[in-house]
Amino acid sequence: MSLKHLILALVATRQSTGYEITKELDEVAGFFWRATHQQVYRELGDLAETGLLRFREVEQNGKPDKKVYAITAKGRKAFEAWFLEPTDPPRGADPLMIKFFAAELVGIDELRKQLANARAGHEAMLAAYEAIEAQHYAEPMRKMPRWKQLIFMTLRLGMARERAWLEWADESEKALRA
Amino acid sequence: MSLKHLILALVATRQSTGYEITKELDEVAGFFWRATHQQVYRELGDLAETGLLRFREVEQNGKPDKKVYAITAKGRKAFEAWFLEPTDPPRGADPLMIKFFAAELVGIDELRKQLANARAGHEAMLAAYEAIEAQHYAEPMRKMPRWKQLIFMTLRLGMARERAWLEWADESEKALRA
DNA sequence: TATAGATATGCAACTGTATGCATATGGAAG
DNA sequence: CTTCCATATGCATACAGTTGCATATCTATA
Repeated sequence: MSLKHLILALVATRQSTGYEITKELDEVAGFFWRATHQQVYRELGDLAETGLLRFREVEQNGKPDKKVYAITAKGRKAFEAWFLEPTDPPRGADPLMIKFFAAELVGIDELRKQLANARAGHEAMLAAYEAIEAQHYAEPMRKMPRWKQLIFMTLRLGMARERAWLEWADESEKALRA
Repeated sequence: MSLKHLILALVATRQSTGYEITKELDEVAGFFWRATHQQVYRELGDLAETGLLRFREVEQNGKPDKKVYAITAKGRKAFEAWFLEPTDPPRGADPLMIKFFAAELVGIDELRKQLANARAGHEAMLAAYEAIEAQHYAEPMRKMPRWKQLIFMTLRLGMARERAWLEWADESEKALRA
């Protein structure tokens, strides 16, 4: 139940609407977590129903009305309790590995094509991360405020992952050529 | 729908039972894919119902009876079609990153503890992979038969992932000490 | 003879994620 | 004046994965 807690954290930092949360998640999308607006609105509903968040409806002119969510004392407590729990490890399941496992049934040539396509995807991902780094995290880490350091570290993990994948792909392509 | 296709691949390589498939998945567990026996039996049922697998019941003495599954022509075709499709990229979501994102709400000390715990988990995972490598993949890759090379490559990806994570953790621990 | 463990199979309920569909306001551009 | 885009919210369905529970055979060990 991680998305619930991510939303809780976002709202704890700054009260906001489903729309805003969705956009914030889109911006950290990929290097960290993904969620659709449908998911976000549903979790907000659940969170409000269980008393971890509360909301007020705000009328706007020039734009549709909105619901602004804020965290409750109960919500803050629940988040802290979750934070202190042991974190379950990510299950790094890559469907491409199934194709490796089964490649001889279809042919190594086809596997090579699959690997090349996957490589393109990972290269694009890494390029996107590097662009974000160049735009927003160019200054040395020790000069950033803590909150920015922390988000930068999540980006760094994304980059480390992609670089490791690409190195593995080099090694594998070489072995498959033989 | 990757588990379905992994099972299809396993059965295509060698006809087998739910029990055997579960054990095979347990052995490659972690560095590749995870599934419970309940999941396996359910997928086998679905696969047989849609005609991608067929099974015969085999009576045993000294052991409970079993169902041996084999792939059908339709199953083989479905698998090949899936193989040729573009692979969707793994969604690398790590719940620990949520704790990074939200660490200032709870305290950097608690984050450090979380990071240390997660590190222990990843170190154990890497050690397990390295043990498998030493036991089963000690010979040079070019001397292995193709099928073994391919499985070894999936193990190598698991190791690359863990090593990248640990390097990232070093970097992050250093930054958090400052 | 009781009990634990390996072999063998499965249902039911729940949680989490993904996908498709639906609606509404108001500004900007063609 | 129509269509597109940003803003704003949500339901319903399906699929995938997790957890708890249940059953049965036979061997080996205490």
